[in-house]
Amino acid sequence: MAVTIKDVALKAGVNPSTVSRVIKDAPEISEKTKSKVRKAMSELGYTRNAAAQILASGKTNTIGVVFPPVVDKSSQPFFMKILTAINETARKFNISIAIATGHTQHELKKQVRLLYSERRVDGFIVLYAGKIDGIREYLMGNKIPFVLVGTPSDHQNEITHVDNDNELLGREAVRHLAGLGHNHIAFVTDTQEGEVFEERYQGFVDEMKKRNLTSSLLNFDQRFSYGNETAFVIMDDVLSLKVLGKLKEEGVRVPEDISLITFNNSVFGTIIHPFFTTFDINVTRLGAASVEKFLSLLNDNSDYHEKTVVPFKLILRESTQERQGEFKAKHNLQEYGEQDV
Amino acid sequence: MAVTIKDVALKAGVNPSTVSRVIKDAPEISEKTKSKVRKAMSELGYTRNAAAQILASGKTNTIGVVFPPVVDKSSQPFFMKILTAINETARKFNISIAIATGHTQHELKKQVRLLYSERRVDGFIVLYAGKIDGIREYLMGNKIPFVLVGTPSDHQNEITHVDNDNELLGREAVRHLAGLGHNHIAFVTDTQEGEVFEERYQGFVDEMKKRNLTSSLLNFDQRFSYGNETAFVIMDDVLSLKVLGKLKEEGVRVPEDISLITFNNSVFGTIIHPFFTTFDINVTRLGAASVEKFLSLLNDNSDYHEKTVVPFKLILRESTQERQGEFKAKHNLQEYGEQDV
DNA sequence: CTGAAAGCGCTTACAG
DNA sequence: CTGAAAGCGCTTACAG
Repeated sequence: MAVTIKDVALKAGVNPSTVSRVIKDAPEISEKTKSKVRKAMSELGYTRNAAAQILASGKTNTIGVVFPPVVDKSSQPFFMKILTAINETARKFNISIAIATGHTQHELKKQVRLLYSERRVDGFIVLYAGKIDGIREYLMGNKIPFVLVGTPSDHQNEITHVDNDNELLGREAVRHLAGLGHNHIAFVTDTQEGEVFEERYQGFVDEMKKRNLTSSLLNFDQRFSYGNETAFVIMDDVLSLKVLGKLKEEGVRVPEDISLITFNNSVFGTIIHPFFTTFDINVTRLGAASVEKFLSLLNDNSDYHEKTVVPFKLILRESTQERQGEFKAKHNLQEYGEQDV
Repeated sequence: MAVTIKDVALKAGVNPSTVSRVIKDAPEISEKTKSKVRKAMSELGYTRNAAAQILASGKTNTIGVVFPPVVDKSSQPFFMKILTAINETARKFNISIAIATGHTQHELKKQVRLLYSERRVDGFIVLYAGKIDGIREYLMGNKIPFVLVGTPSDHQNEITHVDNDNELLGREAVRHLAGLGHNHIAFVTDTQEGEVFEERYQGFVDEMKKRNLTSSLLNFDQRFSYGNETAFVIMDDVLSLKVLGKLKEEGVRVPEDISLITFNNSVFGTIIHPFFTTFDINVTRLGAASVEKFLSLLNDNSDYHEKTVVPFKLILRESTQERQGEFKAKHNLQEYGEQDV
């Protein structure tokens, strides 16, 4: 069989418990013993048995990652990206991840419960926010540690969560466009559900009002139509691609006739010219922060829950330009420095 | 603490070992005892402790899923889709999954080794094929059970793998197009690496030759140009979207001037009109089959390695049509029944 | 058909 | 600073 702590102890001439202490780098062990034991470990090619460690210590050192209960997670590059980021950050802390997926909420909840009740995970990172659902109820009701990626609709003060400032995102989009001289701007969406929409749209509306500009909300569906707008703020870059297709069909030029700015900076932004001016929401950081927050949640098991706001960044590409035949107002120019928030 | 096998045993008035046997539904236990024990389990809300079970049995009942060592897994919806399928199939067999990701081969290999040496997984499902690399060398060298999704370049006979018939896919694409009267067809790609390209292209070439048609291979890059082709077979639907964008820029109409057929049937196929005629490669089945195959590999640990070919399906949409101003040859018509393979 | 016992490979009070 | 021992919650020969 594989080499165990006993074999190492024998070789190093110490007690197994000493080997165990060396593994976790306990401060009470002398450097001399440590190096002796480490030598034996590497010579024998020792690796811990995860199951034994989990059983004895009661800590699983693994986090369950919960995907949203929808059929098509694959249409949003976000999920694969954040999963990768979470996994790689977790590795640095020597912790593993398990995943929970399900087409329905019911199925998903079953998986979540199972992961926790079989003591496979110490807690969860939940990849969707919005309104409370059965899974979050279960987690909160049983005081299971978890962090949310996104902003919850309720109990915000009792849930550790990690998100971008979506309102600011909406406002910055307007600023960029207004800075280019646009004053008829529409917000385009294909969903009116969810915190992300609500917040981005809210930020958009606020900033438009502040500037006394004419704003409108456009729903993208079969019979998508618009007025005299010269710029669109679009919910995400998948939708932007659809909008772009539609505009091109109608002979509208982007960005000459209409400027497009969008969010997320996924691959969809650079498929067809004009490539999209977009906000990078820093998914990698979102993922990394979620595991860091989870870990600190686990350590001080006080009831302290904070929100972490991950900064975004404007990526200038081809889909926005100065409004044709207009002078850009001087006072708009100065705002460029604020792109990083 | 949580309820254990001991608590259940006490309540049911049996020995813990009997409870253990009831859990795995051992045939030697009487129905009477079973139901007594089960009652106690459900009354106490018993769930097994995974770590204890793993430690005692030596079986982890978890599979490691290995993603390709590339930075951007998120640009291909394939990965999230197959991960979901694998996870859901695994659940049915009551087995868990762990994941290994890494930007470099080195990093990835470290993760794979760790998963195995810490005895967290029984083996792996590897989500990329092609040429042998350090990871596959490690797996084969140590006789670690694994199944490959895709077709390996070497040792095909010694590796259990699951794939579509990519050559047939290439051939069927030609058949569909030829059936619509096209006789100048190009294969468009942005990579000449990998089995997938090689096989699809090979099938394309073979079928074109068989029909005495003029074929060409076009590389999609900055200065993409073509000749008198009236139809393209395109490597995947992400690339197709790029090609479509380019063609539209040049005023070429799809499908009126040029028909487009592609593979994979991801979300990218229905973003911009014309929606793509594409082959659905059945990723869900690919994922399910990979875990089934893995499980049977684990059971009969003979050295038997088979290939599983998952059928595909032609999805007719808007990007292909009969060649303008041509009669469709009669003998092409009859081939429509073969779309499902 | 069921029980008693040993063991899987760790961790962690408790002593000294 | 280190050792000896008990225990984590299961499984699985071995007996009967």
